[in-house]
Amino acid sequence: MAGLKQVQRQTGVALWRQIADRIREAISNGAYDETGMVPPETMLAVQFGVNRHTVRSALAALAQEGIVRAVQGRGTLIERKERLNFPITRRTRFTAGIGDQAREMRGLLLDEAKEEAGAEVARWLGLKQGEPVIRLETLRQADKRPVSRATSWFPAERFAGIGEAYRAGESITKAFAELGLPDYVRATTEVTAAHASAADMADLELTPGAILLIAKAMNTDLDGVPVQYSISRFAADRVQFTIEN
Amino acid sequence: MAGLKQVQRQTGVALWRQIADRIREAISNGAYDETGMVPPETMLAVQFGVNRHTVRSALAALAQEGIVRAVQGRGTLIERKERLNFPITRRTRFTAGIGDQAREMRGLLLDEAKEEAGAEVARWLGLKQGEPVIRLETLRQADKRPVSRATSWFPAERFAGIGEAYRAGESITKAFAELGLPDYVRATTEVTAAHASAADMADLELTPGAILLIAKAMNTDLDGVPVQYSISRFAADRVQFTIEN
DNA sequence: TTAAAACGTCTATTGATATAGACAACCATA
DNA sequence: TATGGTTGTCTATATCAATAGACGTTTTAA
Repeated sequence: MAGLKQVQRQTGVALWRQIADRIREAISNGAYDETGMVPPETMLAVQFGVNRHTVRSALAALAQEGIVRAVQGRGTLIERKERLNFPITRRTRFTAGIGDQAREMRGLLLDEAKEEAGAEVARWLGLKQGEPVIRLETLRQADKRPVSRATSWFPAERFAGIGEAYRAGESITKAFAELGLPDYVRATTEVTAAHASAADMADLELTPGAILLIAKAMNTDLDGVPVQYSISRFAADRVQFTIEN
Repeated sequence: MAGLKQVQRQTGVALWRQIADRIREAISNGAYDETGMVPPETMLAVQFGVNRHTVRSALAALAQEGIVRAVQGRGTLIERKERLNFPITRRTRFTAGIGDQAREMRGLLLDEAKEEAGAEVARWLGLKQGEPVIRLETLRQADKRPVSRATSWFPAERFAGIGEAYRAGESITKAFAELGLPDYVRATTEVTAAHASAADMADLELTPGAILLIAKAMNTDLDGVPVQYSISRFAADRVQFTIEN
């Protein structure tokens, strides 16, 4: 297996954090799958060209994240967590898309508000600026593990009561069905990435420096009329998107 | 610890870097569009609850990235840069996709090698492990600004000489055409995000902590036979992906 | 039972971060 | 031209990050 090369020193980011990132990446690449353990601290120190204490700081951070668990006398064990695959297609649905990869899917309604459409929301929903929309703040979990934090807007007139319907069914699909929209399609998805904000870090139980995959999505009914615009922030280390054409 | 901290302190990441990230985000959110300038250093120091020198370190980093430019006596000006939109469709092509958003598109061949297909490459290209493939390491630029760093594999028998063809035409599409494949389609794209490796940081002229959008893509010919598997790493702050269904 | 291997803890030293204060240099404008 | 606002530079101090070395504790296997 290709050895990890020496870290290049980056100003402003502590060495132990850089090394933690490298080890986290190596783990997710399956570099240590054979043993299920991280190499010994002394070996890692040699590989990265740093002091053993620095490696220990890195491993402590990873242990804090729940990625590894150090056992005195044995070594540092990897606590593997799978990356959920999230297919993005014309029929993209969060619950159904992830459903077969986790035992328990939940969608929690954190907040609901009726407000006036801003420029961006109006554009995506095909409304005029200032027209009433309903905004839902939701948190989606797979097996009690937070996966994404979404902000969604809906035309207020057509989907009055969608907050209550979402809270009951814990899914957009069910909420739409409840309100007389049995089917809908994904029209557009824009994907970017960014660092997590403090609020998203808290909701998604992320650690400092965590990355988000951000999907701006627009769903329409079968006539092509926009029914939902949403900005979903996914914990990047827990998901991957798949686009099949 | 005297004074309220508006910035949440993250261990292992220097304060000036956290503040640089916050300012960068505020700029890209258009928070300072009215003036085209960042607020004065003293004001930022108060806002973030840190010393002015710390703010100066943050602004120096942003200046290094080319995001702002400080002018003595006047203030710190924002040098806006657009995010390139990269559509992912069945007909995804890098040069054509970005082409209308930049004046000059370039594709540089960094390295070329003939090797045996590993497990992942073999699976994607529909080959047996160990069958010969050609690997190209490429760097794509828009207006001299590095946009993505890609590693691509091609079946060696069918596409012998693709390295030379790529170097000449600076595009995969042209290289394929040169080798008798006038058209191809994007079959699958997987999108993830991660921190940049040291090598990618260098190639893409990124600064520490930078984020990559990673697209694993498979292209087929019109008969559905895989012709290319690639892992492209995009500088996340320079692009967004659009998936139209 | 013993020894090697591995993680855990402690002390000490050096360089990078962050704060604090003061003042110089420069720009726009009244 | 004078003034207020802004960035640029300097000195000083305290805290954090990283290295270095030594030794303790636990597990595994000989």
